[in-house]
Amino acid sequence: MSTIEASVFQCALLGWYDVHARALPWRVPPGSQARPDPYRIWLSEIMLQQTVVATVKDYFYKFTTRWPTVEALAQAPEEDVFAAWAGLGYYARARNLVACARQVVARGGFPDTEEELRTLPGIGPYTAAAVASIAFGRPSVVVDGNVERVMARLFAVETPMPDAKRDLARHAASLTPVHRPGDHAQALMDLGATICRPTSALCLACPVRPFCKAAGHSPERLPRKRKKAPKPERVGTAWWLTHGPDVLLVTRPAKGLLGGMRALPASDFLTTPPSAAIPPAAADWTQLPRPVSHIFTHFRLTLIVMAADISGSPRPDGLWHSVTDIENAGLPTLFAKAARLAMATKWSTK
DNA sequence: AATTCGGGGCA
DNA sequence: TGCCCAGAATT
Repeated sequence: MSTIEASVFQCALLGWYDVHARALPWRVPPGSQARPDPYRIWLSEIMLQQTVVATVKDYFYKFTTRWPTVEALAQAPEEDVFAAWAGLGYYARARNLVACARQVVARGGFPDTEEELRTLPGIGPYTAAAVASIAFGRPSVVVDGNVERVMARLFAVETPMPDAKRDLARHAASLTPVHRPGDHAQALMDLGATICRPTSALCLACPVRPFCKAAGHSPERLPRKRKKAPKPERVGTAWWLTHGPDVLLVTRPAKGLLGGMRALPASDFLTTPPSAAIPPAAADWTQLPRPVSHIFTHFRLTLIVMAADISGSPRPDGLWHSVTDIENAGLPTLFAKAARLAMATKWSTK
């Protein structure tokens, strides 16, 4: 695409965005005089990593209501942020979120260049470019999954992913303007989300169709991807130990699966069933009639839930949480499922 | 360069 | 059921 064609492309895209931009809680609408708040842009971009807009909205409201500024978030206890993040997934993001907020406050505010943003925890190539572009008006090249899909189709890139990433980024760079770079980036993402969709692309409504090499040539086949290996199966055990009205929780190790999160005591999750998983206490354990099935990024888990009550014995030290308030304990989805199952099952029938 | 990180919605 | 989603950190 020539330089002049790129200019026409940018005008067509921005003109469409001015009319069809999605209204999002963290977004300053096109044409507004208001300046985007770097804190809100950053927070939304972290939440949006591999997470759909619809899921992020509720969490974004919750976080910005409770912690309206990066200073407030920096002062929050890490455990409170983990609990608020529960259910959103990829919990290393929550750990990096707090670390990043504290570094930002320590240095007196968000840096306004892509290079400096890139040094902060949890901010990678995409997020650094997005914040620099959207919050600070820098002409950074913003490449997410939407942009990759749009570029693959615009330029009919037949190389399968992830080998095509370099070419796709180069094409994105060739189209990134100095004028309104943030709106340009958001326009490409909105285009990918609402028009240039993974399946059933709406080419008839596309503002840049005249520039697209794939329009009319089954655009849905791009970008090409290799087949994924099936997820292996793993098995584990979790324990629902009550002492009267309370249930025993643990805090998982800071790193690794569900790192730093509150959880039910649980075994490791292994491909072969553990011969003897060690329960958190000696008790008369009952296995719940059905396990919890859960799918993680790279394996499927069958979680056996064992239950017991030891209200007749002294209560061991530990993190005991009210059973009736368990929904507010900040459990990730796997253990929230297990807790719901335990509460819905009459397991103490002996 | 590959692997490890969650969870939900939808064709 | 498989695929995808405003990816980053680790190995």
